[in-house]
Amino acid sequence: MADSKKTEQTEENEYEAMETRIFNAWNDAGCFKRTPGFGKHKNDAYTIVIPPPNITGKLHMGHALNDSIQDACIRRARMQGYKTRWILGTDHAGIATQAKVDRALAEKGISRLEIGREAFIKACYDWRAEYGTTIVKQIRGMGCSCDYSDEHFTLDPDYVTAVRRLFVDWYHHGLIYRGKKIVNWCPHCGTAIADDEAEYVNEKSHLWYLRYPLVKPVDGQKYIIIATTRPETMLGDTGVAVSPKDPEKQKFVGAKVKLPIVNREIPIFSDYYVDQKFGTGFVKVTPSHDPNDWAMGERHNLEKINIFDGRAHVVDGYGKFSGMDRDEAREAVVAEFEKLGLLDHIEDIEHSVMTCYRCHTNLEPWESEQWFVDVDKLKGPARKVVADGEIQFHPARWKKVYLDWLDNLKDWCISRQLWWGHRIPMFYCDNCGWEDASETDIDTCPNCGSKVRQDEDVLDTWFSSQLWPFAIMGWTTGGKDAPEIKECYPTQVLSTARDIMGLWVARMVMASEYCIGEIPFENVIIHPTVMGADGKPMSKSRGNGVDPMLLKQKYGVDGMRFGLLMQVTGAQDLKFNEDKLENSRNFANKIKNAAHFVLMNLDGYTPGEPTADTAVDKWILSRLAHLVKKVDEAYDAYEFSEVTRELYSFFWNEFCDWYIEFSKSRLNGDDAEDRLTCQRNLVFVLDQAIRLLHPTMPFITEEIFDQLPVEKRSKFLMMCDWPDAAVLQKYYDPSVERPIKLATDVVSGVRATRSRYGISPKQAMKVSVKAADTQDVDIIESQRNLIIGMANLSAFDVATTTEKPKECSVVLCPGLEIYIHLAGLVDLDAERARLKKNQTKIEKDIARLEKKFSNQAFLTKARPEIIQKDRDNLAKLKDESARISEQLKDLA
RNA sequence: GGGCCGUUAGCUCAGGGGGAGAGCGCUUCCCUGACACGGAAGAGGUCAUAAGUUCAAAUCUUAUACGGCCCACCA
Repeated sequence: MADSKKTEQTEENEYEAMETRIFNAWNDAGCFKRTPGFGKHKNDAYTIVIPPPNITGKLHMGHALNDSIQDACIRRARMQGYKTRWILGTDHAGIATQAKVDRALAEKGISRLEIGREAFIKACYDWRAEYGTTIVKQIRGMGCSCDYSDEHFTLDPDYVTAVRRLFVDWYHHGLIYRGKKIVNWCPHCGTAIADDEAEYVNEKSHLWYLRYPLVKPVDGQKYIIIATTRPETMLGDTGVAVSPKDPEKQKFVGAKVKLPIVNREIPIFSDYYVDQKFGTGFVKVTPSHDPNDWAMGERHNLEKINIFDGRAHVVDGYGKFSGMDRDEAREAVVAEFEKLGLLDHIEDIEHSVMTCYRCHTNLEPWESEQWFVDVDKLKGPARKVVADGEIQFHPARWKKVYLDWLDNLKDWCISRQLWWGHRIPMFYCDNCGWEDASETDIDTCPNCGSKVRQDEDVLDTWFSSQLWPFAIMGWTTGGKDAPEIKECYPTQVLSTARDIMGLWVARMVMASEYCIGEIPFENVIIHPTVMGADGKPMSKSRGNGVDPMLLKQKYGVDGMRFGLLMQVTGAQDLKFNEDKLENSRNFANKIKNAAHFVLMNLDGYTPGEPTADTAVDKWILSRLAHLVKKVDEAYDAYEFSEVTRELYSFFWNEFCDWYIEFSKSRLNGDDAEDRLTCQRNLVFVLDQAIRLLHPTMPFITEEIFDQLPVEKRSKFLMMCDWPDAAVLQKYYDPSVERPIKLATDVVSGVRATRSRYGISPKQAMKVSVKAADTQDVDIIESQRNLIIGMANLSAFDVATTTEKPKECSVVLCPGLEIYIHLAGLVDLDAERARLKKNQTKIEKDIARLEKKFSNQAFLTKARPEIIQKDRDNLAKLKDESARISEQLKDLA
């Protein structure tokens, strides 16, 4: 809670006006539609389909993160010259929306059952009109460059047709079948729930040991004892199982027990499912209310007795138990056993129970008639394209997770007993028994002419979501040859959260392989899940959630996006760190100010090529070339924290801290030619840097670009060229680092000394430098103006023969001794202490290296360049140590 | 039970065989003509533990502990 103040709403909003202005300008200029290509990627499409957010809600941190990732990818591709488009849409989210609308109606005292299906669906559409637009507005607010002119919805008419077409196709090809199976039933939502939609939670409960009387005693034993966590389901027991490996139990096989309360005679049989070590070794079998029991029932032809209705109340025919809900029935059954003297004992246990992922009601395994997809034929191709690497996961380890998911896949229950969604296109004739699936509605039976009825149920939302990548590209009208599909399928990137890897990602691949015969996307980014600052999932009940809209106000869109991307590492979770956003906001401000500095120093500027004549210019251009290469590599590997880190350290620690600082004396100097060179390089580097920054910080960079006097392909940075690493390669030269290193060493050395002795930066100082060789003398001499400016010196000389002055502080750097004249200011004790501390450290390093060299194996086995590096290092350290000893002697 | 991720500075996290890094926080100084959302200089770490591989391990291997996630699930 210490950090709660950070998310308080701020009154004024300094960012919104600028963001809205720029966003509208992009929008008005048509930048968000499919862009024409240019350059070497002129004819290549680059497409992303957004994972359609549910219409139930508003943007949460997961969306903010995912949308930042996608926009970074698509903006970079656009600048690289691809024909880009980011396709937008929302999902009707069957059960989730229905639950919300149900609750909203209930608050007004209205029940969905009273108003009927049609009115309820209308209420859902009203809901969508109100809330479905919110999230798109928020996506706009984040500056996402989606194609807002062509928004899709999973219940659009042509989308509905697409869903029906696939259902009909699969039905006719035997891939969809109807079956009575045990499903996970939510008594609260009144619908089946897919296995992977169920959530397991640990619950403290009991294991009840119940006595089941034998019809005839076995070896004098009158009853057996079973252990159960669900005593109420005994009403539906139709057998008792023992393990075939349990020698002591074999004598019971074939015997019968007389089930108390219901007085049903049920058989004892053996089945390999039973674990003889658990409980008593006797398992009560309730085929209708447990998936494993169901399977045993199938194997042993047991009767299936359903004791619950859809609300999980006991059905008629069970006397006083009828009408009770599960919990009441449990108590009553246990009480009855106790009364009959058949309750042996009770144990405490903790076990996991299935709950509904929407309403968290305990799910009831319940036998009912449902529709299923036979996944066996679908999973082969979906497996192959990932196994063969046609589809790449980022991070790569998700490949295995995907394959494991597919390998363990069981038939998929696709019918839901809901109203909101794609109604199952099955039509039945109650008169003659005709039935068929149809893409269009059918009124009369083609067989007997009677009126037909449509299936009441709707399809699992994921059934419609699996069509998303191609259903929104005109598949309904054009099939797999639809123009957009031909042009830009497969898409390049799908970015999503890890929890819907199987539910959605794998199913899209299956559907796409089936319908299009192609993969839907080439790259799948599985981004980390945003956890609260406490490391736990964000949730209302925990109160650890953060609203991205508030963050946007506080840090600006640029700050929020950059700060989120900084946290996108290869890990599976991300402990949300608001400091990173604050940091990024400050970075955005730094960029703004650096640009301001450059722009206000442009009087007399004429455009021209950057030139790498002086050491600093060579250095910054080399660093820029290196940056472009690193940023490209990071993007290509989808390593977003790497992208931001490279950009941040270049812009702040190299460009601002040193290049701009060095440029001040040049811009104020008398050398007009050097001044122009400096201006041109400042403009060039700034221009290239904001291009690289644009995908992560679209607004501030667009704002700066507008004012930059550079040649532009477009008025808008978002439509301009991405820096070309190959072109900049000519500037790359690591050897130019040494002059700058020498110069910055001198400057830093003087500053450190100032700081140590409390000498104001305003007080100019005298400095002499002794260099190891004439080459270094030349280098430093050539940087003298920069050094004098940055270190504020009144006198500066450098030579190989410089004598150490009487009263001075000495700073040692590789190849240099820097003498800072202190004329009586030095506290000799402090200086001695500092040198000694320094020497201790150096001696430690020397000892470490000498030990290394005394090791014969190192000399024979290590790579020569490593040995040479260490040898140089040792020599340097020894030299430094000797020089420190000299000084200590001088000071004694 | 199977699998995955993590354990590095006070905090949040990078790095990934050959001299421990960033941001925040902390200490000292500075509202210097781009920026105090800033600048300069500092302090701070046996890289979870143990064994192994190697000339060399924070980094690779294997175990262990702790934290977390996913899948399967014992009635």
